[in-house]
Amino acid sequence: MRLKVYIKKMSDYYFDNNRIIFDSRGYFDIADSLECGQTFRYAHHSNYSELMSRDKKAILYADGGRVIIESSDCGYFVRLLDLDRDYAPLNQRAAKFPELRERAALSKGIRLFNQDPFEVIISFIISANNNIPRIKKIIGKICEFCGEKIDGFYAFPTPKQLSHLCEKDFSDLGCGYRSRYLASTAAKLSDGYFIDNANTLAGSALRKELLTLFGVGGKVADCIMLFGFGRWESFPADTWIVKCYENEIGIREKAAVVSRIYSERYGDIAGLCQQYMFFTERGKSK
DNA sequence: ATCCAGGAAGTCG
DNA sequence: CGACTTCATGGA
Repeated sequence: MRLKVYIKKMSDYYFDNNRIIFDSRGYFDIADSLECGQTFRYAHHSNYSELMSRDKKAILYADGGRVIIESSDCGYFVRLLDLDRDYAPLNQRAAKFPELRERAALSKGIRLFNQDPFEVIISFIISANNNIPRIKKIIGKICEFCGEKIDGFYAFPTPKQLSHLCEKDFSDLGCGYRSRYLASTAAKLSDGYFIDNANTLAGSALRKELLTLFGVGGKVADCIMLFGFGRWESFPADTWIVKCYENEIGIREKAAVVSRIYSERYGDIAGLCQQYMFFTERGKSK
């Protein structure tokens, strides 16, 4: 028997035990949200996409203007996909910045996911000086190597599971010189205390704390703040963002400077603006 | 072959 | 401090 619950929120969706259905109104594009660089555990198929997070998996597809999400834990994906937030006013605010007007229109369907901090920390340590297809491949191999096998896929390893890997294990999985960063940080996160405490910290203190992790520098810390801790004031500046700034201003600045300038300019929606910028800039060359 | 990929750590001045 | 070099790996 299916319990059908109608939940009145800014973003209206039907929600039962194994499906979420809602009208996207243009503010949830499945492919764009998966490909904008915030997550690496997804795949596209002819008629649907699949997304994995922790030990959860969902099937996502569009039917006209509706989005349908199937999962054995819909509550988890309501939270992950940020479905209780209305993105229309946020997108409109971003579009008021002249340099973002066109990018905001192209990125309307991007939502920021509320991901697991541990998974984000490990994933973005791997992302350093790496390319996205290879990042996806490495993360997939790590899941296969030590994540729990669920029906048809492998979960992301728990902190405890990952802490059992040594540097050579990571190296054998293709992590390259990041292997010792991963072994060190996995050990430090194994008991969950670091992340529990991190959740209580204000922005600047959290960033400082993240920088103590081996393999986490400024840019990766900003990604972790945004994608893992929901801190929208952070604006990760990578090579693509630095290019955006250079095109806009005509001067090439270091990533840390670019990050500060943009985060101050865009304030509490900086992270969303960053996704718009990254997605459209990277999309140009694909 | 050379360069690049969502950079960070190590070293030197 | 700031600037410069090194670090695996794989695809273009």
